[in-house]
Amino acid sequence: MSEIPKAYEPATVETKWYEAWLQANCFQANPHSPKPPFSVVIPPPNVTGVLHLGHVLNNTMQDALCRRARMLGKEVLWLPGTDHAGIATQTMVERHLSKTQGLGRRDIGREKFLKAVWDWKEKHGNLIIRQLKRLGCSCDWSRERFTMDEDYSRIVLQTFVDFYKKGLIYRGWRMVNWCPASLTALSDEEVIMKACKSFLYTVRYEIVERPGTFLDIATTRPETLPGDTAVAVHPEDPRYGDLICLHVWRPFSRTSIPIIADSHIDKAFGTGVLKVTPAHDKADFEIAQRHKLDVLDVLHPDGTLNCPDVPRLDGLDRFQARKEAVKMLEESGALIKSDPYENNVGYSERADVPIETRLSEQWFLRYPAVQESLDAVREGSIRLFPPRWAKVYEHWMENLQDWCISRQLWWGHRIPAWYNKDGKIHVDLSPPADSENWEQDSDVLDTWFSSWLWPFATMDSATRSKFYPTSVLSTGFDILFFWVARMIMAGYELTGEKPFSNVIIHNLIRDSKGRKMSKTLGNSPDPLQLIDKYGADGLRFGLLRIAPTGQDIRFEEKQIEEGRNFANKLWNAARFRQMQGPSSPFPISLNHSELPDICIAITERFDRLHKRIALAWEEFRFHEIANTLYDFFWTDYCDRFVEAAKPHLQETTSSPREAILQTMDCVLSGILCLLHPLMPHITEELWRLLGFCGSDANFLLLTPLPVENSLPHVSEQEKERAITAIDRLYESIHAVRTLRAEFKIPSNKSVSLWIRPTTDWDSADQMAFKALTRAETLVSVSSAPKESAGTVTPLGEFFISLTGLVNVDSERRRLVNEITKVETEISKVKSKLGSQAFISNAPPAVVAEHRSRETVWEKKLEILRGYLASLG
RNA sequence: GCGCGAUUAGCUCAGUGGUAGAGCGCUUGCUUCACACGCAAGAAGUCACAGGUUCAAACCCUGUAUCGCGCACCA
Repeated sequence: MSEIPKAYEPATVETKWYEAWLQANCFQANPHSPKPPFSVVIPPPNVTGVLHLGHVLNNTMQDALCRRARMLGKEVLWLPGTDHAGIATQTMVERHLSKTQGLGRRDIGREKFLKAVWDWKEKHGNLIIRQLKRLGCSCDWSRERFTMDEDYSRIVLQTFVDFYKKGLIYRGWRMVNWCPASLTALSDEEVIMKACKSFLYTVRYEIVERPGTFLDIATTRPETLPGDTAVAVHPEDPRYGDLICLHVWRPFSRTSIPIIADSHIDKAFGTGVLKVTPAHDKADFEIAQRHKLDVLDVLHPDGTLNCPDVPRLDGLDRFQARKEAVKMLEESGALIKSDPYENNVGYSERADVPIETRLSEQWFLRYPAVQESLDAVREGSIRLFPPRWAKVYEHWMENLQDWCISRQLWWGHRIPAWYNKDGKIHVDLSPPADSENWEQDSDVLDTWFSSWLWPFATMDSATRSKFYPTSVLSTGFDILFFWVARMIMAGYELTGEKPFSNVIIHNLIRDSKGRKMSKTLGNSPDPLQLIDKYGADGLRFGLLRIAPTGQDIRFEEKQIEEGRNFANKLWNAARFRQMQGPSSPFPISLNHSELPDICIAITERFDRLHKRIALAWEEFRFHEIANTLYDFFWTDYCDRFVEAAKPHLQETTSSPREAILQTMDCVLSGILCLLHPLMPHITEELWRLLGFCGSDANFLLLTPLPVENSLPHVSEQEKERAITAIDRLYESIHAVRTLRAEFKIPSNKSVSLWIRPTTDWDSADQMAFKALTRAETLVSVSSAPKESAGTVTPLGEFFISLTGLVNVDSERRRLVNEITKVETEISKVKSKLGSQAFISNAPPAVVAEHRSRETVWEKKLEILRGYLASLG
């Protein structure tokens, strides 16, 4: 064993062990292993992405699960990879091209552009993979996949072809969500509704057949006016009944358009008259179909106006055009009023601009295996954690709309459909024989259309037969629809099985003020910097400790600092152990009579911890696991056990020392095992440094978890007794320490103590007691000594010598305070015991517990009153 | 509008019916031979509000308020 440095230095330790694990192929999954399988597929991050705290949290959870599974004797596969992130990556490369060469993608053509994207991916891609390694992720890197890999792409396209042939995929003219910035169609999920402050304009239209009479309509989008092909009223609206089938003059370009009746109109909204713009609104489009109205597209794909008939608007951006249109209406006197108004506008998730609803020809998918997917979650074959997400999932699944899967991009899986001059379509993996007469669809598939196949398309058949369905999927709630639900449907449709059994759904990490983290706010800390500062283990542990299930996390760097501090505490506890000499074999070989109570108590507490966190693992309660380990190690092991053990260790002889060392080794090695999934590097390092690895130098990573009973040869009653005894010991120590503090005796000054004992206690405990209260002497007395102050504890009354220190007034004040507190407790307990209902209805154990509480408090009160009386 | 969360110490949050907890911050004392990334002691709470169930409610039920999120929407 080499000597352990005073402060833990994560940087060197972490990289050293990560290298060692890789060297030894510890992360590689063997599909032919006889061990039971445990498998996870990583939610593939964008290939050009950068690690953020959300990734850290999500991947730490997965890593912890995988490492725990290894220690439980499972054959573990954690399959990593990245996705191609169509829009995001393409936009990034386009921006780069235009900055460096002043060229757009159309200037260089599809082939050259795609080469540029691949170059970009080779150069800048996979940074995030390196970052995951720095975090300590135990992925099987030999199986890393990318959604644009050849094999993977073939499966994506094959799925498209098969679904087309089954009739699940079709092509059609539909109203779709159009992003004028990215110039592509989007799915409904990629549109985010935002409340926007705008104006509701009331515009006056003259009735063609009745010159001089007018109809007022309310609109938020006057710039689309040239695209109006009707105005509509409710058929039962008495105000307008006589106008139906007449016409109004559209202000610009001035044309007569019909007044129609449609029950979609809300009589109560605005003036109860709707301007119908079929090309730019879903509801209007439906009205137009019902009434066979013309569809007049007045917008270019980029959101500029396309209306040569109205030169003042033609070519303007839609928002400028709105202002201009308002001006034109004002000038003509057609604008009655404009009221400030808040309405919801759909924004493109990626580009953060308002989308346009637009008629275009796209590919759509009817979701498959919907019922099976619904039932799987309802019946618990797939379990969501926390379970309340099931309701959200169900609601979405029950209101499915066909999925627009084509994107007007170049970076992605190109749609395997070819068209000829006669309007025929050929859908297959390869083009028709006379390919010169056919042209391939220029669009690509939505990225999610490839990632919904991720749990099985990443696996070869041997891997699949061992590891599919996967055990757990861990992801953020924000992609429950985008990804999780779709994977379930794809799984059932294409493999006949669920893709995973458990889904961990975690919430967002926000900044300390509760705001979303974003680049523009600059409130998103760089995880790599945090790792440099606090270590990967510190970051992992700090983050897991504050990750409650189902609630957003407020991030503060302080919490990561605590993670580091905990690592340092662990380090120093190990260092302390090392200073006592070589580690002993475990489990504990000493028999019961040779073990002091502190040893039995701490091992029993460890066993209870072990059982408790096993339950927490079952339900993925990571914060509970981390917090429970933290509390046990810091409070029970370090502050109590080690401190109480110190005086015994200073004795060079015999059995108490040996018992303490064996106990330390048992608990320390156990805690390293339990902590390893959360803090892999430091625990592996200490495992080695303390010699727990044995002569074969086995990795902790591959060490089975210890059994849950560290002291099988000690009876349960004995353990319970030891725990009670030790609790009383610490309670008494605490009381004496408080007494010291009340009399302002500095921690480094020793005192003389007297005790009027109420129980026997053994010499081992007395030693610990004296050390922890800094008592030079501890002498039994039969009554309170002169010039002393006393405190009542479970072990008896303790008196502290205060020669020259007693201040009668302050002592009286202290006792009165104490007495008041005790009286409050007594009155609470008495009021309960005074109730006949309580006595007769409460469980006997509870009543007995209250009775004993009453006696203890009353006894204490009596003694304290005695002290007060003796002050005179 | 429908649905889902949250409301506990100055801050961040644990706490599934029986004596209100932790970390941070604050106050005080400690260079105690593992650790100042530490040790010890302390102050600090109408458990959002109103009802109800129960011998007993921070906890279960009903309602209200406030904040947050999701879905659907009237142009």
